[in-house]
Amino acid sequence: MPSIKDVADLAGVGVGTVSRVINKNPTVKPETREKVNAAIKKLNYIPNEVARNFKMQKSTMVALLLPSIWHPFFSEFAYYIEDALDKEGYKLMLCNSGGRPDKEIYYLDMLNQNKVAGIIGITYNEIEDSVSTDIPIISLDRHFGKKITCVTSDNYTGGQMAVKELVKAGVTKVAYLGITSSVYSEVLLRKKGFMDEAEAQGIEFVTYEEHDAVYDDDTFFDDFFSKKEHQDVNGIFANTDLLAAKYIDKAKQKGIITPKDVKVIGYDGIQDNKLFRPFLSTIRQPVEEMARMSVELLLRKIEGETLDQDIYRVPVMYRKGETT
Amino acid sequence: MPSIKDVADLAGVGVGTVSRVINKNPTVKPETREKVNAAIKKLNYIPNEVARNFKMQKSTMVALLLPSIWHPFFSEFAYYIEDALDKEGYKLMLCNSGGRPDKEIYYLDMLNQNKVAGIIGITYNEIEDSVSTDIPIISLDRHFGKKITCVTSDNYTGGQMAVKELVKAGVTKVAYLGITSSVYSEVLLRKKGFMDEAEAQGIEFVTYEEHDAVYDDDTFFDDFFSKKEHQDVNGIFANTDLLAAKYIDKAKQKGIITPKDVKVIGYDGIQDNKLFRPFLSTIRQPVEEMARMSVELLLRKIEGETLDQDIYRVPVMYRKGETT
DNA sequence: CATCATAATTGAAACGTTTCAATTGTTTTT
DNA sequence: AAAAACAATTGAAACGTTTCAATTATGATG
Repeated sequence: MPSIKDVADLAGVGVGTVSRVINKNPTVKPETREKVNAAIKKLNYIPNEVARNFKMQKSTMVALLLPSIWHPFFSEFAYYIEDALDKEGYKLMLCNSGGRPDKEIYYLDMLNQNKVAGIIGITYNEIEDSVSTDIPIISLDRHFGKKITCVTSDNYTGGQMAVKELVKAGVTKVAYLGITSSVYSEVLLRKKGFMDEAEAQGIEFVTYEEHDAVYDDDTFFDDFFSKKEHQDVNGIFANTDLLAAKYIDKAKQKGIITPKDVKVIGYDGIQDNKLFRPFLSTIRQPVEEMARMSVELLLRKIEGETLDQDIYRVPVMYRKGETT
Repeated sequence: MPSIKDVADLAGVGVGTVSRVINKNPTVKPETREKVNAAIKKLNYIPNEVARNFKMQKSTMVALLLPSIWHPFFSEFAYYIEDALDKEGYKLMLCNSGGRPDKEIYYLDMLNQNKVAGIIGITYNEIEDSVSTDIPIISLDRHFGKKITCVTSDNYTGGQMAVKELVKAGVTKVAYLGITSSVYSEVLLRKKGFMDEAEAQGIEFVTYEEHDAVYDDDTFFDDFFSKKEHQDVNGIFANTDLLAAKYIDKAKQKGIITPKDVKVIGYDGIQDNKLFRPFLSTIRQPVEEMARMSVELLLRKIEGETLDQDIYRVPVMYRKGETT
C-alpha cells in the first residue's frame, strides 16, 4: 500500500507538497500539481484516512445510539440522520443499546475511546455523567441538562391534539395508553397534554402505563381490559403507533372493533403505517425535520458553537386515518 | 487529555509497561500493574483507540452498505448484524446507498480510504471492480464472483414453495409480481423457481416485473390490473412482503378481496408484518440466521481464512397467514 | 559469592499523515 | 546588479500507540 512518501519520491517532490496537493491547498504550482497527480495515479495511491484522523486528532464519525434500529420509527430516523450526515461529509456509526443502561454506558465508553466527533442519542437512562465533556451530544426526546441538547417534538401539544380529535370524533371517555421509559423523557409531556386537555374539555379519562423494562404485550393488554374502569372507554390515545396497532389488534380479539366501538389515535406517524390495517390516525412527528435538526445542531456543537437553547421542539400535526 | 506517556511518568514506569498493562499482557509484575492502574485511575486515562488502530494498521469497523435502512427487512437485518458484530468486538458503520450506482461506488471508495476491516453489502450494481482486493466483502443476495462471498436464502426453493402453497390453496392461475434490481441478483431465482414449479404443476401462470429504477406504485399496479391476461389470476406470489402488502391494498381498491378472490404469498417474513392487515402469508427468510452467517463469514475472511464456498444459501420456510 | 537463567522492564522506532519554520527559487524594485 | 519581496517547496517534528531488541533486576545453582 503506497504512502504519501512513495508518491513524493516518485514525483520528485517533498511530502509536504503532496499533502498540499491532496488537500487542494492553492499554494502549489500547477506544473508541480500535475507531476504529483500523475504519481498518485501511477501508484494507485489513496490517502489513509485513519492516519489523517489520528494526526488531526479529530474524526468525522458520528454515532447514533438508540434502543433498536429494528423499530420503524428509529429506522426512519436513522435514514434521515445518515442522509444529513453524509451531505456534510460525516459518517454514521450505529449502536443498538436495547435500551439497557449497561449497554448504553458501554457504548458511550467505547465512543469516547474512539474519539467520535459527536453522538446523537436516544437513551433511556441518565447519561450525562457517563459522557466525556468534550464530546458533543444531541439527545432525542430526553432532557438531561445543559450539556446535552435535546431535540423533541411538541409532545404536550400532541397530547392535547389527541384529546381534541377524539372528542371531535364523539367519544365520551378517553384512555391514555403508555409505555414509559425514563423520567427524563419528554414523552411524559404527551400524557400531561392529554390529561390537561381532558380536564379542560371536561371529559372522563384514565391513564394506564407500564414501565418499558417489564413490558409484555399480553399481560399489558389483558390487564388493561380486565379493569372495571376501562370498560366504558371509547377513545384511546396510545403513546406510539406501534402500541396503538397492538391495541387495535388485541381489542379486536375481545370483540371490540375500531373505529366502530372505539376510536384510536397513535403517536409517531411512521411512514409505512399505510400498511398497517386499519390505517392509523396519529399525531405525526416530523421525523425528517427532527433528524435534520439533530444533525445541524450537532455539527454546530462540533464546530464549537454554543447553542442558544437547551431544548428544541418541533411542531406535530394530526393525520387522520381510519381509526377515528 | 492524558496520554500513555503521562501515565507512565506518574507511575514511574516505561510506556511499554503501561501498554502491556492495558493489553493485559501477563508478563508484568502484579505490583507494577497496581501502580499503573492507580495512575490510570488518577489521571482518568482512556486509551486512544484511534491511535491504536493507526499503529496496528487495522480497525474493527465493519460497514453495512445497503439501499435504505428505512426498509423493514434491512432494518431487521441491520439489527442482527450490529448485534453479532458487537459480540465479537466490532463496530458498525451504516451507509445508505439508495441503490444508486454512483453512491455505492462513492461509499466503497470512502470505506477503502477509511480502512474498514470489512464490508457487508447489499448492492445493486457490479461492485467487484470498485473494491480493493484487500478488503473482505460479503454480499447479500448478489453473486458477483469468487472475491465476494455471497449469502442468500434459498430463493429457488422459495419460489417453488410459493407455487405449491398457492395450488394447495386452490388457485387456478398464478402471477409472479416482481421488482427486479440487478442481473447479479440471486432474487432472480425466486422467479425461476416459481416458473419451473408452475410448469411442473401444469398450472397457468404469468410474470410481471418492473425495474427498480423506474418503479412507481401507481403505474406499476394500474398497469398490472389493466392487462387482459391478468384478469383471471387468483394467486399472487410477490417478490417481497412490502410488494405483497401494496398489492393487497391496490387490489382492494379495485374490489378484489384477499383471500376471498385472490390468494397472496409474499417473500421475506419481516417480523412486524403481524401488524400488516391482513396478516400476510409469506416465504420467510431466516433474517437473523443470514445476518449472523454474514458476520461469521466476514470475520473469518478478515482473519485471513479462505472460505470453501462462493455462495452460502440458507433454507426458507413457508409461514401461513391470512392471505391464502 | 560468582555465575547463569529467567523474569521484568525500558524506550526508541515505526505507523502515515499534517504542519510550519526554514530554505530555495523567482520576480520586482531601486 | 543588488536588494527586497514574494512564491513555492522542503522535511523534521508531532500525533498516541505497539513492538521488540536491549537492558536491568531477581532468583537459582554450584
